[in-house]
Amino acid sequence: MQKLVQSLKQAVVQAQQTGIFVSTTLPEIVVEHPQNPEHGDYASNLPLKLSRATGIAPLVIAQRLVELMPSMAEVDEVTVAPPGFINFTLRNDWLTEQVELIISKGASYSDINLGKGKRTQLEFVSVNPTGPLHIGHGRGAVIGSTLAKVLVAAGYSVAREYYINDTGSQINAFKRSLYARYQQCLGTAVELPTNGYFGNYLVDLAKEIFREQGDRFIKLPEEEAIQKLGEIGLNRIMEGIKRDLKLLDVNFDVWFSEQSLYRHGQYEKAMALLRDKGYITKKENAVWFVSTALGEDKDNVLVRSDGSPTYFASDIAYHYNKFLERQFDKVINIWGADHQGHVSRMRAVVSALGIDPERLKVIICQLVTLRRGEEIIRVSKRSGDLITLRELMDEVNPDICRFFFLSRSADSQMDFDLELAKKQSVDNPVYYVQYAHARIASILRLAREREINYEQGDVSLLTSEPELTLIRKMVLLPEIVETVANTLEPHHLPYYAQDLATVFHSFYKQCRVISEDKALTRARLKLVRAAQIVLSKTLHLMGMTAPEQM
RNA sequence: GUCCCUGUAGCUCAGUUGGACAGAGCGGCUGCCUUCUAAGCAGCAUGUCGCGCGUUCGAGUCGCGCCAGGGACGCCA
Repeated sequence: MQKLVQSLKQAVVQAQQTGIFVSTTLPEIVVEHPQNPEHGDYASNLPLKLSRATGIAPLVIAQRLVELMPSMAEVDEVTVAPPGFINFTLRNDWLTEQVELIISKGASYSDINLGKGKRTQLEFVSVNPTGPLHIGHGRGAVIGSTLAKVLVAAGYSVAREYYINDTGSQINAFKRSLYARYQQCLGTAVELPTNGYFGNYLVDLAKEIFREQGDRFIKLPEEEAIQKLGEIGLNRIMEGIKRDLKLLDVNFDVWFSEQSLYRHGQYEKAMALLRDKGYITKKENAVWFVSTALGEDKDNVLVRSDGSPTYFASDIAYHYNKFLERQFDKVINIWGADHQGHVSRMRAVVSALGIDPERLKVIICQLVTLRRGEEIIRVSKRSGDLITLRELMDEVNPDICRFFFLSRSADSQMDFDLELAKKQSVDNPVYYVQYAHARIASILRLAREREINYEQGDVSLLTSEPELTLIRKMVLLPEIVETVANTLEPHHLPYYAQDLATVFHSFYKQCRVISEDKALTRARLKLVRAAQIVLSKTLHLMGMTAPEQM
């Protein structure tokens, strides 16, 4: 695709130099896949764009450009189509050579060097350790972990990070709630704090700790007991979160503690920097960040009148650490819809710290509404009335969860219908895709049993329409990787996976692989092996398994 | 009141950054298993792309204004 762009560019420049049409600023050259296969593999609307600037009829421009374009090994036919498109068709022998290429690259096929090793930090999930993960968190977790895999494939160096909010008022409320539940275990009638956590998981947690450690915390001074018990509780919750993430195949390189920002001085340094630059003011007994100086609606509190720093202040220190200490080229944060208001604030801070805000990307994941058929299940952590990610995975396997979460763009709210997810366990796009892989594995198994060596298979025998259609789809994966890495939208992957499975199933029906024709068998086995590589790579990028049999 | 996201087939959603006749899965209806997995294949039906203006050779896509749903506007995180 890049080659086509280059070659078109060359043709335009030459046309301008030879005076066929006047020099104009070059419009962005777009090469895309036409919807209609009759229009070739690639198409460009460049003549239409140039027509406006030059006043020459698009078809004339198209014809001239085609004449001026250097011929390319990949391209068979270049045609001009009204109202002014240039269509390109790939050569069959170039396509079949790709089969060899894919086999020789193996699992590294579709790895590209878009990122050029740029250091990228990807922060996601980062749920407060005050309760178990619920379904909405699963969405961010799956999107984030998939993005990490794709960015790595696209040549970025990626650090996956979970920011643990292990200090602040919510944590305090958690500790006090746990202490109250613990006292209740001993039969003391105490109320939970009004801003406390009412979920049943805290009752269970208190009982668990009581079972293991007895009543020893009750004998401590209250404040000490709250802190000690609280630390144990936080660790337990965190362990649970890590377990759940692991089940979903979500892994992290760094678990970053909010507390550490205060112990290691980032907080002080970040505040000093902002103060030096004049972005900090004191009013009403509190310390404020002057967001309004950067075009925001209102200023934001950094240090409360009681002297405690806000979450916002912590996050500033954290981003100071990300950009100025650890020197990441690019920082991506995946946040829930409830953090939407936080985005422009953080942008303002980043530029206040003297960093190009373009280096900070924030992906906002819209809410997940959980349903069982008609019944809508409200997700509220405080009341404890929630469906945990764990419960979801007890009912629906991780591959289905991942595929389902990935299939919708982060921008749109999604319904997760538990009933449907379970009912569709058979008629399910996940199985449709995995089944294609299992079929391939089955063919290759049979080839092994019959000891068919296809290393010397001649791919030029692959000339039929189903074979070429399959290859055409296979060679798109590198472009998909590029698109996902550029747009940070992993939802293109499941759609590609389905398309690929479709063309494979269709090929499978029409083309018998292992047959009497020895030469064709060897060629098709190569094709099937390459298809397996591409399909399995696609599944792995999504964090899904590629089953050998089903 | 201000800001953000969404509105496309009966349902759930894509639509490659403005292109060629608007797509997929599920659901519905027809056919297809003596040969590598029928969790499959081939085909049929279904649309005022929320509404209205505008920009453009060309709009589901861009701009403005409405309507509807969700979210955010804390010295919570």
